[in-house]
Amino acid sequence: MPNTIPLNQEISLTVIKTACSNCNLRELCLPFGLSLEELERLDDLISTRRRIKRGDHLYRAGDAFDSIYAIRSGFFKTDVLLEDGRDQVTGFQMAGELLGLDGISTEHHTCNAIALEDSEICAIPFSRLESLSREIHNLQRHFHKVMSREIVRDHGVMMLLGTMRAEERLAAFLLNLSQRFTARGFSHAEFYLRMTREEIGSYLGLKLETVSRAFSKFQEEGYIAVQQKHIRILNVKSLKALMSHRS
Amino acid sequence: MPNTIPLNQEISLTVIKTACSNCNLRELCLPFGLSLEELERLDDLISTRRRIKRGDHLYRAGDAFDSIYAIRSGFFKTDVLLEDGRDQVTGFQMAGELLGLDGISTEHHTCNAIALEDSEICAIPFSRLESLSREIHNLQRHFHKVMSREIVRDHGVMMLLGTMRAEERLAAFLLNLSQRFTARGFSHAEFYLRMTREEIGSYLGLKLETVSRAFSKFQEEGYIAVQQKHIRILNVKSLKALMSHRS
DNA sequence: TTTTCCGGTTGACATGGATCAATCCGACGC
DNA sequence: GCGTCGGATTGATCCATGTCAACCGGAAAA
Repeated sequence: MPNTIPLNQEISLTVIKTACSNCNLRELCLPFGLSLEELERLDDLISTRRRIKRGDHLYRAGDAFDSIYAIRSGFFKTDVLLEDGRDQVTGFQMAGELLGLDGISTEHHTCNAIALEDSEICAIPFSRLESLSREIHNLQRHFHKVMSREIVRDHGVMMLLGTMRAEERLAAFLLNLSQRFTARGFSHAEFYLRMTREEIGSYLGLKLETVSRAFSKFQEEGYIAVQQKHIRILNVKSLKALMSHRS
Repeated sequence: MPNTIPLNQEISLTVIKTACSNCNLRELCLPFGLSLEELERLDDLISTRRRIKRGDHLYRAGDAFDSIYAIRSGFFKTDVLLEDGRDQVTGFQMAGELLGLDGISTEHHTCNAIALEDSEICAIPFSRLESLSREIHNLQRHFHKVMSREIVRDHGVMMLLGTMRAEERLAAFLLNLSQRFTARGFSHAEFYLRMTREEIGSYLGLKLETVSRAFSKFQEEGYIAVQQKHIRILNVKSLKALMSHRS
Protein backbone atom coordinates (compact mmCIF):
# COMPACT_ATOMS: atom_id res chain seq x y z
CA MET A 1 0.00 0.00 0.00
CA PRO A 2 1.37 3.42 -0.96
CA ASN A 3 1.11 4.91 2.49
CA THR A 4 3.33 2.25 4.01
CA ILE A 5 6.26 3.22 1.82
CA PRO A 6 8.99 4.78 3.96
CA LEU A 7 10.86 7.90 2.94
CA ASN A 8 13.90 6.16 1.60
CA GLN A 9 12.62 5.09 -1.76
CA GLU A 10 15.58 2.85 -2.47
CA ILE A 11 15.05 0.65 0.56
CA SER A 12 11.31 0.76 0.48
CA LEU A 13 11.15 -0.75 -2.95
CA THR A 14 13.24 -3.69 -1.90
CA VAL A 15 11.19 -4.22 1.21
CA ILE A 16 7.92 -4.08 -0.63
CA LYS A 17 9.10 -6.46 -3.25
CA THR A 18 10.37 -9.15 -0.93
CA ALA A 19 7.66 -9.08 1.70
CA CYS A 20 4.98 -11.73 1.80
CA SER A 21 2.80 -9.18 3.52
CA ASN A 22 2.77 -7.10 0.36
CA CYS A 23 2.58 -9.93 -2.10
CA ASN A 24 -0.64 -10.22 -3.99
CA LEU A 25 -0.19 -13.95 -4.19
CA ARG A 26 -0.24 -14.41 -0.45
CA GLU A 27 -3.67 -15.98 -0.42
CA LEU A 28 -2.54 -18.63 -2.88
CA CYS A 29 0.84 -19.20 -1.35
CA LEU A 30 2.40 -20.14 1.95
CA PRO A 31 1.07 -17.15 3.94
CA PHE A 32 -2.53 -18.21 3.50
CA GLY A 33 -4.55 -17.73 6.66
CA LEU A 34 -1.87 -15.92 8.64
CA SER A 35 -2.57 -12.85 10.75
CA LEU A 36 -0.78 -9.61 9.97
CA GLU A 37 1.63 -10.14 12.81
CA GLU A 38 2.36 -13.70 11.73
CA LEU A 39 2.86 -12.50 8.19
CA GLU A 40 5.55 -10.13 9.31
CA ARG A 41 7.41 -12.93 10.99
CA LEU A 42 7.25 -14.88 7.77
CA ASP A 43 8.64 -11.86 5.92
CA ASP A 44 11.82 -12.11 7.99
CA LEU A 45 12.45 -15.54 6.69
CA ILE A 46 12.04 -14.91 2.98
CA SER A 47 15.36 -13.23 2.50
CA THR A 48 16.32 -14.32 -0.96
CA ARG A 49 14.62 -13.59 -4.16
CA ARG A 50 16.02 -14.83 -7.46
CA ARG A 51 15.31 -14.35 -11.10
CA ILE A 52 15.46 -17.48 -13.19
CA LYS A 53 15.76 -17.06 -16.91
CA ARG A 54 13.67 -19.09 -19.27
CA GLY A 55 15.33 -22.48 -19.73
CA ASP A 56 17.47 -22.23 -16.60
CA HIS A 57 17.29 -24.65 -13.70
CA LEU A 58 16.06 -23.53 -10.31
CA TYR A 59 17.52 -26.77 -8.96
CA ARG A 60 18.62 -30.10 -10.33
CA ALA A 61 18.07 -33.67 -9.21
CA GLY A 62 20.87 -34.46 -6.82
CA ASP A 63 21.37 -30.91 -5.54
CA ALA A 64 21.49 -30.60 -1.78
CA PHE A 65 18.17 -29.46 -0.41
CA ASP A 66 17.95 -26.53 1.91
CA SER A 67 15.12 -24.36 0.69
CA ILE A 68 11.73 -24.62 -0.80
CA TYR A 69 10.73 -22.03 -3.36
CA ALA A 70 7.62 -19.98 -3.87
CA ILE A 71 7.00 -18.82 -7.41
CA ARG A 72 6.46 -15.10 -7.40
CA SER A 73 6.03 -14.82 -11.14
CA GLY A 74 6.60 -17.04 -14.10
CA PHE A 75 6.13 -20.66 -14.96
CA PHE A 76 8.09 -23.83 -14.24
CA LYS A 77 8.14 -27.49 -15.04
CA THR A 78 9.58 -30.27 -12.91
CA ASP A 79 10.88 -33.46 -14.40
CA VAL A 80 12.51 -36.70 -13.30
CA LEU A 81 15.15 -38.59 -15.21
CA LEU A 82 15.70 -42.33 -15.39
CA GLU A 83 19.20 -43.73 -15.79
CA ASP A 84 18.40 -44.92 -19.29
CA GLY A 85 17.63 -41.42 -20.45
CA ARG A 86 13.89 -41.54 -20.29
CA ASP A 87 12.36 -38.60 -18.54
CA GLN A 88 8.96 -37.43 -17.52
CA VAL A 89 7.51 -34.08 -16.65
CA THR A 90 5.91 -34.46 -13.22
CA GLY A 91 4.26 -31.09 -13.05
CA PHE A 92 3.85 -27.52 -14.24
CA GLN A 93 3.92 -24.84 -11.57
CA MET A 94 2.71 -21.28 -11.69
CA ALA A 95 2.80 -18.16 -9.51
CA GLY A 96 1.95 -18.79 -5.87
CA GLU A 97 2.83 -22.47 -6.00
CA LEU A 98 5.68 -24.10 -4.11
CA LEU A 99 8.61 -25.97 -5.58
CA GLY A 100 11.10 -28.27 -3.92
CA LEU A 101 8.98 -30.32 -1.55
CA ASP A 102 10.48 -33.44 -3.11
CA GLY A 103 13.83 -32.59 -1.53
CA ILE A 104 12.74 -32.77 2.10
CA SER A 105 12.70 -36.54 2.14
CA THR A 106 16.35 -37.26 1.37
CA GLU A 107 17.73 -33.74 1.77
CA HIS A 108 18.56 -33.87 -1.90
CA HIS A 109 16.32 -32.83 -4.71
CA THR A 110 14.94 -35.72 -6.71
CA CYS A 111 13.77 -33.82 -9.75
CA ASN A 112 14.75 -30.88 -11.91
CA ALA A 113 12.91 -27.59 -11.78
CA ILE A 114 13.21 -25.57 -14.98
CA ALA A 115 11.77 -22.16 -15.80
CA LEU A 116 9.52 -22.16 -18.87
CA GLU A 117 9.60 -18.38 -18.95
CA ASP A 118 11.61 -15.70 -17.17
CA SER A 119 10.54 -16.10 -13.58
CA GLU A 120 11.07 -14.90 -10.06
CA ILE A 121 11.12 -17.07 -6.97
CA CYS A 122 11.33 -16.55 -3.23
CA ALA A 123 13.69 -18.96 -1.51
CA ILE A 124 12.42 -20.16 1.85
CA PRO A 125 15.13 -21.75 4.00
CA PHE A 126 13.52 -24.94 5.11
CA SER A 127 14.95 -25.30 8.59
CA ARG A 128 13.86 -21.77 9.36
CA LEU A 129 10.42 -22.55 8.00
CA GLU A 130 10.28 -25.53 10.33
CA SER A 131 11.30 -23.37 13.29
CA LEU A 132 8.71 -20.79 12.50
CA SER A 133 6.00 -23.35 11.96
CA ARG A 134 6.76 -24.71 15.42
CA GLU A 135 5.75 -21.32 16.69
CA ILE A 136 2.95 -20.37 14.34
CA HIS A 137 0.25 -22.98 14.40
CA ASN A 138 -1.49 -21.57 11.33
CA LEU A 139 1.69 -21.74 9.33
CA GLN A 140 2.33 -25.32 10.37
CA ARG A 141 -1.20 -26.32 9.49
CA HIS A 142 -1.12 -24.61 6.15
CA PHE A 143 2.22 -26.07 5.22
CA HIS A 144 0.93 -29.54 5.99
CA LYS A 145 -2.08 -28.85 3.82
CA VAL A 146 0.13 -27.76 0.96
CA MET A 147 2.15 -30.97 1.15
CA SER A 148 -0.99 -33.05 1.36
CA ARG A 149 -2.49 -31.20 -1.57
CA GLU A 150 0.55 -32.16 -3.59
CA ILE A 151 -0.06 -35.80 -2.73
CA VAL A 152 -3.69 -35.52 -3.76
CA ARG A 153 -2.68 -33.81 -6.98
CA ASP A 154 -0.29 -36.64 -7.72
CA HIS A 155 -3.09 -39.14 -7.23
CA GLY A 156 -5.05 -37.24 -9.82
CA VAL A 157 -2.17 -37.52 -12.26
CA MET A 158 -1.91 -41.25 -11.58
CA MET A 159 -5.61 -41.56 -12.32
CA LEU A 160 -5.11 -39.65 -15.53
CA LEU A 161 -2.14 -41.75 -16.61
CA GLY A 162 -3.61 -45.02 -15.50
CA THR A 163 -7.18 -44.86 -16.72
CA MET A 164 -7.75 -42.08 -19.23
CA ARG A 165 -7.37 -42.10 -22.97
CA ALA A 166 -5.48 -39.45 -24.88
CA GLU A 167 -8.30 -36.98 -25.43
CA GLU A 168 -9.52 -37.28 -21.87
CA ARG A 169 -6.03 -36.56 -20.62
CA LEU A 170 -5.70 -33.44 -22.70
CA ALA A 171 -9.17 -32.23 -21.69
CA ALA A 172 -8.29 -32.75 -18.03
CA PHE A 173 -5.05 -30.90 -18.54
CA LEU A 174 -6.67 -27.89 -20.20
CA LEU A 175 -9.43 -27.67 -17.62
CA ASN A 176 -6.87 -27.85 -14.84
CA LEU A 177 -4.83 -25.03 -16.35
CA SER A 178 -7.96 -22.98 -16.92
CA GLN A 179 -8.99 -23.40 -13.33
CA ARG A 180 -5.57 -22.40 -12.01
CA PHE A 181 -5.39 -19.35 -14.26
CA THR A 182 -8.82 -18.34 -13.03
CA ALA A 183 -7.67 -18.59 -9.42
CA ARG A 184 -4.96 -16.07 -10.33
CA GLY A 185 -7.37 -13.61 -11.83
CA PHE A 186 -6.74 -14.45 -15.46
CA SER A 187 -9.29 -15.45 -18.03
CA HIS A 188 -10.52 -18.98 -17.64
CA ALA A 189 -11.16 -19.21 -21.33
CA GLU A 190 -8.06 -17.83 -22.95
CA PHE A 191 -4.41 -18.39 -22.18
CA TYR A 192 -0.97 -19.05 -23.53
CA LEU A 193 0.68 -22.37 -23.01
CA ARG A 194 4.22 -21.94 -21.81
CA MET A 195 5.22 -25.50 -22.66
CA THR A 196 5.75 -27.35 -25.92
CA ARG A 197 3.58 -30.18 -27.20
CA GLU A 198 6.39 -32.51 -26.28
CA GLU A 199 6.37 -31.33 -22.67
CA ILE A 200 2.60 -31.67 -22.50
CA GLY A 201 2.97 -35.16 -23.93
CA SER A 202 5.61 -36.08 -21.42
CA TYR A 203 3.39 -34.94 -18.58
CA LEU A 204 0.36 -36.77 -19.98
CA GLY A 205 2.21 -39.94 -20.93
CA LEU A 206 1.65 -39.34 -24.65
CA LYS A 207 3.78 -38.62 -27.69
CA LEU A 208 3.78 -35.12 -29.05
CA GLU A 209 2.04 -36.25 -32.23
CA THR A 210 -0.83 -37.62 -30.19
CA VAL A 211 -1.12 -34.36 -28.27
CA SER A 212 -1.13 -32.43 -31.51
CA ARG A 213 -3.84 -34.66 -33.00
CA ALA A 214 -5.98 -34.24 -29.92
CA PHE A 215 -5.66 -30.46 -30.15
CA SER A 216 -6.73 -30.62 -33.79
CA LYS A 217 -9.63 -32.88 -32.93
CA PHE A 218 -10.83 -30.50 -30.20
CA GLN A 219 -10.60 -27.65 -32.64
CA GLU A 220 -12.56 -29.51 -35.32
CA GLU A 221 -15.24 -30.28 -32.75
CA GLY A 222 -15.37 -26.63 -31.77
CA TYR A 223 -14.35 -27.23 -28.17
CA ILE A 224 -11.35 -24.94 -28.36
CA ALA A 225 -9.54 -22.59 -30.71
CA VAL A 226 -5.85 -23.30 -31.08
CA GLN A 227 -3.27 -20.99 -32.54
CA GLN A 228 0.13 -22.26 -31.66
CA LYS A 229 0.36 -21.84 -27.92
CA HIS A 230 -2.62 -19.57 -27.70
CA ILE A 231 -5.68 -21.46 -26.50
CA ARG A 232 -9.26 -20.32 -26.28
CA ILE A 233 -11.71 -22.62 -24.61
CA LEU A 234 -15.03 -22.41 -26.42
CA ASN A 235 -16.99 -25.16 -24.78
CA VAL A 236 -16.06 -26.11 -21.25
CA LYS A 237 -19.06 -28.40 -20.95
CA SER A 238 -18.03 -30.62 -23.82
CA LEU A 239 -14.52 -30.88 -22.46
CA LYS A 240 -15.88 -31.91 -19.10
CA ALA A 241 -18.30 -34.33 -20.68
CA LEU A 242 -15.45 -35.90 -22.59
CA MET A 243 -13.88 -36.91 -19.31
CA SER A 244 -16.85 -38.40 -17.56
CA HIS A 245 -18.09 -40.83 -20.19
CA ARG A 246 -16.67 -44.28 -20.21
CA SER A 247 -15.82 -44.81 -23.84
CA MET B 1 11.21 -54.55 28.08
CA PRO B 2 10.15 -57.05 30.70
CA ASN B 3 11.36 -55.02 33.66
CA THR B 4 9.12 -52.12 32.78
CA ILE B 5 5.97 -54.20 33.09
CA PRO B 6 3.97 -53.04 36.09
CA LEU B 7 2.45 -55.44 38.60
CA ASN B 8 -1.02 -55.38 37.23
CA GLN B 9 -0.69 -57.80 34.36
CA GLU B 10 -4.00 -56.81 32.83
CA ILE B 11 -3.00 -53.22 32.28
CA SER B 12 0.58 -53.93 31.38
CA LEU B 13 -0.39 -56.01 28.39
CA THR B 14 -2.47 -53.24 26.96
CA VAL B 15 0.29 -50.75 27.50
CA ILE B 16 2.87 -52.90 25.83
CA LYS B 17 0.70 -53.52 22.87
CA THR B 18 -0.15 -49.93 22.11
CA ALA B 19 3.17 -48.29 22.80
CA CYS B 20 5.38 -47.09 19.99
CA SER B 21 8.30 -47.54 22.34
CA ASN B 22 7.70 -51.27 22.31
CA CYS B 23 6.81 -51.59 18.67
CA ASN B 24 9.32 -53.40 16.53
CA LEU B 25 8.31 -51.29 13.57
CA ARG B 26 9.32 -48.05 15.20
CA GLU B 27 12.37 -47.59 13.01
CA LEU B 28 10.23 -47.82 9.89
CA CYS B 29 7.38 -45.77 11.19
CA LEU B 30 6.68 -42.37 12.64
CA PRO B 31 8.94 -42.73 15.73
CA PHE B 32 12.08 -42.99 13.64
CA GLY B 33 14.95 -41.04 15.17
CA LEU B 34 13.21 -40.15 18.42
CA SER B 35 14.90 -40.38 21.80
CA LEU B 36 13.44 -42.63 24.47
CA GLU B 37 11.88 -39.72 26.24
CA GLU B 38 10.38 -38.39 23.02
CA LEU B 39 9.08 -41.84 22.22
CA GLU B 40 7.18 -41.94 25.46
CA ARG B 41 5.49 -38.68 24.65
CA LEU B 42 4.46 -40.14 21.31
CA ASP B 43 3.06 -43.17 23.12
CA ASP B 44 0.57 -40.93 24.92
CA LEU B 45 -0.87 -39.85 21.66
CA ILE B 46 -1.43 -43.25 20.07
CA SER B 47 -4.48 -44.11 22.08
CA THR B 48 -6.51 -46.09 19.62
CA ARG B 49 -5.68 -49.32 18.00
CA ARG B 50 -8.11 -50.99 15.63
CA ARG B 51 -8.39 -54.29 13.87
CA ILE B 52 -9.56 -54.09 10.29
CA LYS B 53 -10.84 -57.26 8.70
CA ARG B 54 -9.81 -58.22 5.21
CA GLY B 55 -11.99 -56.35 2.75
CA ASP B 56 -13.09 -53.69 5.22
CA HIS B 57 -12.47 -49.99 4.81
CA LEU B 58 -10.19 -48.13 7.17
CA TYR B 59 -11.68 -44.95 5.74
CA ARG B 60 -13.56 -43.90 2.65
CA ALA B 61 -13.24 -41.01 0.26
CA GLY B 62 -15.35 -38.21 1.69
CA ASP B 63 -14.94 -39.23 5.34
CA ALA B 64 -13.97 -36.40 7.66
CA PHE B 65 -10.28 -36.47 8.37
CA ASP B 66 -8.98 -36.37 11.89
CA SER B 67 -6.33 -39.04 12.18
CA ILE B 68 -3.58 -40.57 10.21
CA TYR B 69 -2.96 -44.28 10.62
CA ALA B 70 0.14 -46.34 11.12
CA ILE B 71 -0.11 -49.93 9.97
CA ARG B 72 0.95 -52.21 12.80
CA SER B 73 0.33 -55.39 10.87
CA GLY B 74 -1.36 -56.37 7.65
CA PHE B 75 -1.65 -54.98 4.20
CA PHE B 76 -3.76 -52.25 2.60
CA LYS B 77 -4.55 -50.71 -0.72
CA THR B 78 -5.72 -47.17 -1.39
CA ASP B 79 -7.83 -46.28 -4.38
CA VAL B 80 -9.53 -43.28 -5.89
CA LEU B 81 -12.83 -43.30 -7.70
CA LEU B 82 -13.96 -41.15 -10.60
CA GLU B 83 -17.60 -40.14 -10.95
CA ASP B 84 -17.99 -42.33 -14.00
CA GLY B 85 -17.08 -45.42 -12.04
CA ARG B 86 -13.49 -45.79 -13.10
CA ASP B 87 -11.15 -46.33 -10.26
CA GLN B 88 -7.46 -46.72 -9.74
CA VAL B 89 -5.35 -48.21 -7.01
CA THR B 90 -2.93 -45.49 -5.91
CA GLY B 91 -0.81 -47.59 -3.61
CA PHE B 92 -0.27 -50.69 -1.52
CA GLN B 93 0.80 -50.13 2.08
CA MET B 94 2.41 -52.51 4.51
CA ALA B 95 3.40 -52.60 8.18
CA GLY B 96 5.13 -49.46 9.39
CA GLU B 97 3.74 -47.26 6.65
CA LEU B 98 1.32 -44.38 7.16
CA LEU B 99 -2.13 -44.02 5.70
CA GLY B 100 -4.36 -40.99 5.46
CA LEU B 101 -1.97 -38.20 4.52
CA ASP B 102 -4.27 -37.39 1.61
CA GLY B 103 -6.90 -36.14 4.07
CA ILE B 104 -4.88 -33.31 5.58
CA SER B 105 -5.37 -31.07 2.59
CA THR B 106 -9.16 -30.72 2.63
CA GLU B 107 -9.85 -32.29 6.02
CA HIS B 108 -11.68 -35.00 4.18
CA HIS B 109 -10.18 -38.17 2.85
CA THR B 110 -9.86 -38.25 -0.89
CA CYS B 111 -9.33 -41.97 -1.34
CA ASN B 112 -10.44 -45.28 0.11
CA ALA B 113 -8.18 -47.38 2.28
CA ILE B 114 -9.08 -51.07 2.25
CA ALA B 115 -7.47 -53.94 4.11
CA LEU B 116 -6.19 -56.71 1.84
CA GLU B 117 -5.75 -58.99 4.84
CA ASP B 118 -6.78 -58.86 8.47
CA SER B 119 -4.80 -55.92 9.79
CA GLU B 120 -4.15 -53.75 12.79
CA ILE B 121 -3.64 -50.02 12.74
CA CYS B 122 -2.72 -47.32 15.23
CA ALA B 123 -4.80 -44.18 14.90
CA ILE B 124 -2.85 -40.98 15.38
CA PRO B 125 -5.05 -37.95 16.03
CA PHE B 126 -3.66 -35.41 13.64
CA SER B 127 -4.09 -32.23 15.64
CA ARG B 128 -2.33 -33.85 18.57
CA LEU B 129 0.43 -34.98 16.24
CA GLU B 130 0.78 -31.39 15.09
CA SER B 131 0.97 -30.15 18.67
CA LEU B 132 3.57 -32.68 19.59
CA SER B 133 5.63 -32.00 16.50
CA ARG B 134 5.67 -28.33 17.47
CA GLU B 135 7.48 -29.46 20.60
CA ILE B 136 9.62 -32.29 19.30
CA HIS B 137 11.80 -31.10 16.50
CA ASN B 138 12.80 -34.64 15.48
CA LEU B 139 9.20 -35.65 15.15
CA GLN B 140 8.39 -32.63 13.04
CA ARG B 141 11.34 -33.24 10.79
CA HIS B 142 10.58 -36.90 10.38
CA PHE B 143 6.92 -36.29 9.65
CA HIS B 144 7.88 -33.83 6.94
CA LYS B 145 10.22 -36.38 5.48
CA VAL B 146 7.49 -38.99 5.43
CA MET B 147 5.17 -36.67 3.53
CA SER B 148 7.91 -35.71 1.13
CA ARG B 149 8.79 -39.36 0.60
CA GLU B 150 5.20 -39.96 -0.40
CA ILE B 151 5.49 -37.20 -3.00
CA VAL B 152 8.68 -38.73 -4.35
CA ARG B 153 7.07 -42.15 -4.45
CA ASP B 154 4.18 -40.72 -6.42
CA HIS B 155 6.62 -39.26 -8.93
CA GLY B 156 8.03 -42.75 -9.36
CA VAL B 157 4.57 -44.09 -10.09
CA MET B 158 3.99 -41.32 -12.62
CA MET B 159 7.24 -42.26 -14.30
CA LEU B 160 6.14 -45.86 -14.36
CA LEU B 161 2.70 -45.06 -15.77
CA GLY B 162 3.95 -42.46 -18.19
CA THR B 163 7.03 -44.03 -19.72
CA MET B 164 7.25 -47.77 -19.02
CA ARG B 165 5.83 -50.68 -20.96
CA ALA B 166 3.88 -53.47 -19.34
CA GLU B 167 6.76 -55.78 -18.44
CA GLU B 168 8.87 -52.95 -17.11
CA ARG B 169 6.02 -51.87 -14.89
CA LEU B 170 5.58 -55.32 -13.44
CA ALA B 171 9.31 -55.72 -12.89
CA ALA B 172 9.44 -52.38 -11.09
CA PHE B 173 6.49 -53.42 -9.00
CA LEU B 174 7.99 -56.74 -7.95
CA LEU B 175 11.36 -55.21 -7.16
CA ASN B 176 9.70 -52.55 -5.08
CA LEU B 177 7.73 -55.12 -3.08
CA SER B 178 10.83 -57.22 -2.62
CA GLN B 179 12.75 -54.27 -1.30
CA ARG B 180 10.02 -53.33 1.12
CA PHE B 181 9.66 -56.88 2.41
CA THR B 182 13.41 -57.00 2.91
CA ALA B 183 13.28 -53.81 4.97
CA ARG B 184 10.82 -55.61 7.23
CA GLY B 185 13.03 -58.61 7.72
CA PHE B 186 11.29 -60.92 5.28
CA SER B 187 12.85 -62.74 2.40
CA HIS B 188 13.63 -60.52 -0.55
CA ALA B 189 13.17 -63.41 -2.90
CA GLU B 190 9.98 -65.06 -1.82
CA PHE B 191 6.65 -63.59 -0.84
CA TYR B 192 2.91 -63.78 -1.13
CA LEU B 193 1.02 -61.16 -3.02
CA ARG B 194 -1.95 -59.93 -1.04
CA MET B 195 -3.63 -58.39 -4.03
CA THR B 196 -5.31 -59.81 -7.12
CA ARG B 197 -4.03 -59.49 -10.67
CA GLU B 198 -6.77 -56.98 -11.24
CA GLU B 199 -5.57 -54.80 -8.37
CA ILE B 200 -2.00 -55.01 -9.60
CA GLY B 201 -3.24 -54.05 -13.04
CA SER B 202 -5.19 -51.12 -11.69
CA TYR B 203 -2.11 -49.85 -9.88
CA LEU B 204 0.10 -50.32 -12.93
CA GLY B 205 -2.37 -48.94 -15.44
CA LEU B 206 -2.81 -52.33 -17.12
CA LYS B 207 -5.58 -54.86 -17.58
CA LEU B 208 -5.44 -58.02 -15.52
CA GLU B 209 -4.83 -60.13 -18.62
CA THR B 210 -1.76 -58.12 -19.42
CA VAL B 211 -0.47 -58.56 -15.88
CA SER B 212 -1.08 -62.27 -16.09
CA ARG B 213 0.73 -62.53 -19.41
CA ALA B 214 3.68 -60.61 -18.04
CA PHE B 215 3.88 -62.99 -15.07
CA SER B 216 3.84 -65.94 -17.46
CA LYS B 217 6.50 -64.35 -19.60
CA PHE B 218 8.75 -63.76 -16.59
CA GLN B 219 8.25 -67.35 -15.56
CA GLU B 220 9.12 -68.66 -19.03
CA GLU B 221 12.26 -66.56 -19.01
CA GLY B 222 13.19 -67.95 -15.63
CA TYR B 223 13.13 -64.59 -13.87
CA ILE B 224 10.56 -65.65 -11.31
CA ALA B 225 8.51 -68.65 -10.21
CA VAL B 226 4.81 -67.97 -9.92
CA GLN B 227 2.29 -70.12 -8.17
CA GLN B 228 -0.89 -68.16 -7.76
CA LYS B 229 0.01 -65.42 -5.34
CA HIS B 230 3.23 -67.00 -4.25
CA ILE B 231 6.20 -65.39 -5.95
CA ARG B 232 9.81 -66.40 -5.93
CA ILE B 233 12.29 -64.08 -7.54
CA LEU B 234 14.98 -66.13 -9.27
CA ASN B 235 16.88 -63.49 -11.13
CA VAL B 236 16.87 -60.00 -9.73
CA LYS B 237 19.46 -58.84 -12.21
CA SER B 238 17.36 -59.66 -15.23
CA LEU B 239 14.38 -57.92 -13.74
CA LYS B 240 16.44 -54.83 -13.12
CA ALA B 241 17.97 -55.02 -16.57
CA LEU B 242 14.49 -55.19 -18.05
CA MET B 243 13.77 -51.77 -16.65
CA SER B 244 16.86 -49.93 -17.74
CA HIS B 245 16.95 -50.77 -21.42
CA ARG B 246 15.09 -48.59 -23.76
CA SER B 247 13.21 -51.05 -25.88
C1' DT C 1 14.57 -10.17 -48.01
C1' DT C 2 16.08 -14.86 -47.62
C1' DT C 3 17.59 -18.72 -44.89
C1' DT C 4 17.49 -21.58 -41.13
C1' DC C 5 15.55 -23.83 -37.44
C1' DC C 6 12.47 -25.46 -34.16
C1' DG C 7 8.08 -26.65 -32.98
C1' DG C 8 3.86 -28.15 -34.80
C1' DT C 9 0.74 -30.65 -38.00
C1' DT C 10 -0.65 -34.40 -40.75
C1' DG C 11 -0.47 -38.93 -43.05
C1' DA C 12 0.65 -43.96 -43.42
C1' DC C 13 1.67 -47.78 -41.11
C1' DA C 14 3.15 -50.79 -37.02
C1' DT C 15 2.36 -52.64 -32.57
C1' DG C 16 1.52 -53.16 -27.57
C1' DG C 17 -1.95 -53.79 -24.89
C1' DA C 18 -7.14 -53.93 -24.65
C1' DT C 19 -11.02 -56.65 -25.47
C1' DC C 20 -13.70 -60.72 -25.85
C1' DA C 21 -14.02 -65.39 -24.96
C1' DA C 22 -12.86 -70.05 -23.54
C1' DT C 23 -10.78 -72.74 -20.15
C1' DC C 24 -8.33 -73.83 -15.95
C1' DC C 25 -7.62 -74.30 -11.07
C1' DG C 26 -8.01 -74.17 -6.15
C1' DA C 27 -11.05 -73.11 -2.31
C1' DC C 28 -15.24 -73.81 -0.35
C1' DG C 29 -19.92 -75.38 0.51
C1' DC C 30 -23.01 -79.18 0.20
C1' DG D 1 -17.05 -86.74 -3.84
C1' DC D 2 -19.24 -83.07 -6.65
C1' DG D 3 -20.69 -78.52 -8.03
C1' DT D 4 -19.88 -73.74 -7.81
C1' DC D 5 -17.38 -69.59 -7.88
C1' DG D 6 -13.81 -66.24 -8.19
C1' DG D 7 -9.43 -65.51 -9.73
C1' DA D 8 -5.97 -66.72 -13.15
C1' DT D 9 -4.37 -68.20 -17.62
C1' DT D 10 -4.34 -68.37 -22.53
C1' DG D 11 -5.82 -67.53 -27.33
C1' DA D 12 -7.72 -64.64 -31.15
C1' DT D 13 -8.68 -60.33 -32.71
C1' DC D 14 -9.07 -55.21 -32.56
C1' DC D 15 -7.81 -50.56 -31.94
C1' DA D 16 -5.58 -46.50 -29.73
C1' DT D 17 -1.49 -44.76 -29.75
C1' DG D 18 3.34 -45.07 -31.13
C1' DT D 19 6.54 -44.65 -34.92
C1' DC D 20 8.39 -42.83 -39.02
C1' DA D 21 8.30 -39.46 -42.38
C1' DA D 22 6.95 -35.44 -44.99
C1' DC D 23 5.70 -30.91 -44.75
C1' DC D 24 4.29 -26.38 -42.72
C1' DG D 25 4.93 -21.86 -40.65
C1' DG D 26 6.58 -18.35 -37.57
C1' DA D 27 10.62 -16.35 -35.41
C1' DA D 28 15.23 -15.37 -35.34
C1' DA D 29 19.51 -15.06 -37.81
C1' DA D 30 21.97 -13.73 -41.80
